[in-house]
Amino acid sequence: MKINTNIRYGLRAIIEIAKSEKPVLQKEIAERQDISLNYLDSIIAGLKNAGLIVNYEGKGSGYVLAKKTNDISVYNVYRAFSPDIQLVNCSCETNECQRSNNCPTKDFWFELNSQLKEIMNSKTIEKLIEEKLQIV
Amino acid sequence: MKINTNIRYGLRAIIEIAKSEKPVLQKEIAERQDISLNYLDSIIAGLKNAGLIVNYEGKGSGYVLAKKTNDISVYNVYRAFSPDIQLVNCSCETNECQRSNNCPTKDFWFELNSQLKEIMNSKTIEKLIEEKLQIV
DNA sequence: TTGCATCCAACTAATTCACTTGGACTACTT
DNA sequence: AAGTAGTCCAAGTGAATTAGTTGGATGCAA
Repeated sequence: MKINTNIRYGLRAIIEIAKSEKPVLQKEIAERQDISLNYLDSIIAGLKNAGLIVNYEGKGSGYVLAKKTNDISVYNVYRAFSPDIQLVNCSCETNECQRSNNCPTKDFWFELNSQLKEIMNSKTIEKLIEEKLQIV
Repeated sequence: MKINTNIRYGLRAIIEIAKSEKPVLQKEIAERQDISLNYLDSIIAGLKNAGLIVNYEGKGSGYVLAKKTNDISVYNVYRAFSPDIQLVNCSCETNECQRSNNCPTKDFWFELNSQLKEIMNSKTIEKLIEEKLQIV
């Protein structure tokens, strides 16, 4: 049970963009966050394809957020790199378990699933940044 | 982000034991839950080492719970097979991240961590069984 | 036209997962 | 005493996933 690198880096990258007043270059994110420039390629691509950031072209180019910081949740970032959270495989369309109907564990896993999703969904980039500022 | 097989099977096995009025053989669990008898070896060993089940020896032998069903939580089962939940590796003793102090994501991952733990901890085997009975 | 910066596909080494194999031990049965 | 059923335990394995790297194509700008 781990959060993978795509999601961790993706979150850090989008916060880096959110905190900057001007468009940010991939190179700058890589340097400030100490992530390999090349590896960041796929992270940026994920965030971009998910419609969370856009590429500002022309002079002073770089990446900016596509939405407001309180319209982007951790779950949005998660979804930029992974399919919908599914802690267990039983009972999805493609892989239904035969004992699904009288399995006492299935309901719990599903519950846990949706609580996780709920927590991630309610935490926005705005909150992440604000909470950190308050502590420092 | 998946719940692994040890934990899923372990939970099913312990419920199987909990629901039985007499001691249960490993073989019976394997059959009822459709889990490979050999693979179940390590699952049973995990539950046993964690002190959740005991081996009833002699005639009519088999496994029984070591505690009451409301004293065993999903988290106990989780811990029988995995170290403490750690969704991200930053800032554990062995692997502290340099940017830990001003990282806006760290606190969130830790929060998520402890919420997960809390949810698993508060769900007991007793509740799992009861909730299922009510539905059926 | 040279150089950034982004875009994109393929490769890889290391690790993890979900088992299987095979054998040792122990208690009970006959 | 021998056989067997059940448990215990270590090692092996094939497939999948992870966390990257490599190398090049494309497109804009000085």
